[in-house]
Amino acid sequence: MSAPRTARERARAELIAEIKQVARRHLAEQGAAALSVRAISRELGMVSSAIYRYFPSRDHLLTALIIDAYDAVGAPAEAADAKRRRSDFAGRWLTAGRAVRRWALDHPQEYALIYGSPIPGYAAPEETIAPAARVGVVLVGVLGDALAAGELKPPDSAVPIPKALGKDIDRLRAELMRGVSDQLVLRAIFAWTHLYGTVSFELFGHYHNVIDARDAAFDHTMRTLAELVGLPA
Amino acid sequence: MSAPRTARERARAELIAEIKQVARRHLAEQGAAALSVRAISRELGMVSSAIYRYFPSRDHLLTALIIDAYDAVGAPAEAADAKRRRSDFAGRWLTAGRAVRRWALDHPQEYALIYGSPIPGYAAPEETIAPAARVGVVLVGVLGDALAAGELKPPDSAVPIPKALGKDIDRLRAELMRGVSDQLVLRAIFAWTHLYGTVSFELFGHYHNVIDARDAAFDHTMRTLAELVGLPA
DNA sequence: TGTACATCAGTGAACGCGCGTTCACTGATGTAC
DNA sequence: TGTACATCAGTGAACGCGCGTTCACTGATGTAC
Repeated sequence: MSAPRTARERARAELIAEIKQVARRHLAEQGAAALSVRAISRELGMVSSAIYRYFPSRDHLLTALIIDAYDAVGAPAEAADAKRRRSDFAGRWLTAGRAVRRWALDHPQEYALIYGSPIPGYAAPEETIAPAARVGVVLVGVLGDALAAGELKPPDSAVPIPKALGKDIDRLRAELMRGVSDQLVLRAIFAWTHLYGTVSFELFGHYHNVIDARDAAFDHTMRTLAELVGLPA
Repeated sequence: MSAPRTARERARAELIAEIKQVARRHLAEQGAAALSVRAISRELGMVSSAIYRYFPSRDHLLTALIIDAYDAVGAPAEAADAKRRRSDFAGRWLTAGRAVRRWALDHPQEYALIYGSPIPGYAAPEETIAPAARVGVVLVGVLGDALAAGELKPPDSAVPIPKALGKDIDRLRAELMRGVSDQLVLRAIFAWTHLYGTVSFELFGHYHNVIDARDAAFDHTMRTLAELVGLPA
């Protein structure tokens, strides 16, 4: 992605950014279902058909927003992780989780766009895969570093690992968790699932009348997950 | 709720059921956002305004569908639990979880309606609270029975419980987990959160390219959760 | 058992509104020589 | 540096469609005496 050269190219890049920005605001106010090309164009003082110079369809615009959202939650998680001392594994884990939750609370509709109900009739294209993985990569990075430092104590569990999971475990290990035990691969997925599970529950209202002390509960959850994957306290 | 008497009352009850049935089908095909009073009336061969004899607005219809959905997932969870020997705590736990997942896979849009993104502009009324609790009650019931039987070993964890959570824990204990330790109250919420977290991840596509052996993974997850709350294997 | 009145279901027209996308066109910007 | 042509941004009209909700009305069902 080189810097834009001509005035036209610069204007184009700016307008794409503006369209997405307005779209994100509408998203925040009304949700994805109500996102309308015409409403966006109206706000930008353009005719609705002009948007089609920038996004060939509403779905392409949605895809752009989805990718941006994955990046928008991935970046602060990476940044939070990067700020901690490399050997402070528990701290990196906790702070990355907090960054995800913080972003989700600040951008509920964007969060819902990527972790809520799928949009009927919309199929996420391949381009969304890489940005979607960023947070997972951070979490796994902490685990990998702790393992390399010899500070990861393997979780002990009497629950047998089903043979049917062998292929999945092997693939995940090859892709992003080299040298990690079967048990730990599963626990990593468990923790990843739980992080979004608890953020979604909080955001979607299921902790209403259940948990009031949300911050404390979240931290406790992240620490529990850290313990469950064998990170040192 | 006594049996309807007059022909009119019977017809009314039937038509309410028919409207909801068609609505559920539209929901399944298009999602909640696309649920349309006019489309439903069209399919029933009525004029759109006729629906308003039965539901005063689209939102009231949605509320009815939400309540039905909570009941529809709660009932099989209760039934699954009831089928097992009372002292088979691990079996009851697993089978109740499976019932939730099965229903979710069979009714993805209804699941999304209650556990997916909130519908912008729609506020769930109080009537949805009780049915929403049914599955939780089943899970907590298993824990309670195991505790009463002296077969629940308290989860050991070095993670300190934040003081800020005291009130929440006390309230939950008073409401539905009498005699249970702080630690276990938190673990129960943890398990409840995780159950829906993993079902949502599976249903909303986040296990794509991550887990193929979905059935095995789910069972393993439920067994892991059972272990984490201290149920005997 | 029959009659008078009240209740209710369903109709059809209307209000006021919104949407995504296509297409021929104008005028400005950029490129090649 | 100037000219000719190609590219692109934005317009405005149109297509074809959908929506939730209200309201006065007709005709059928139910109730009280």
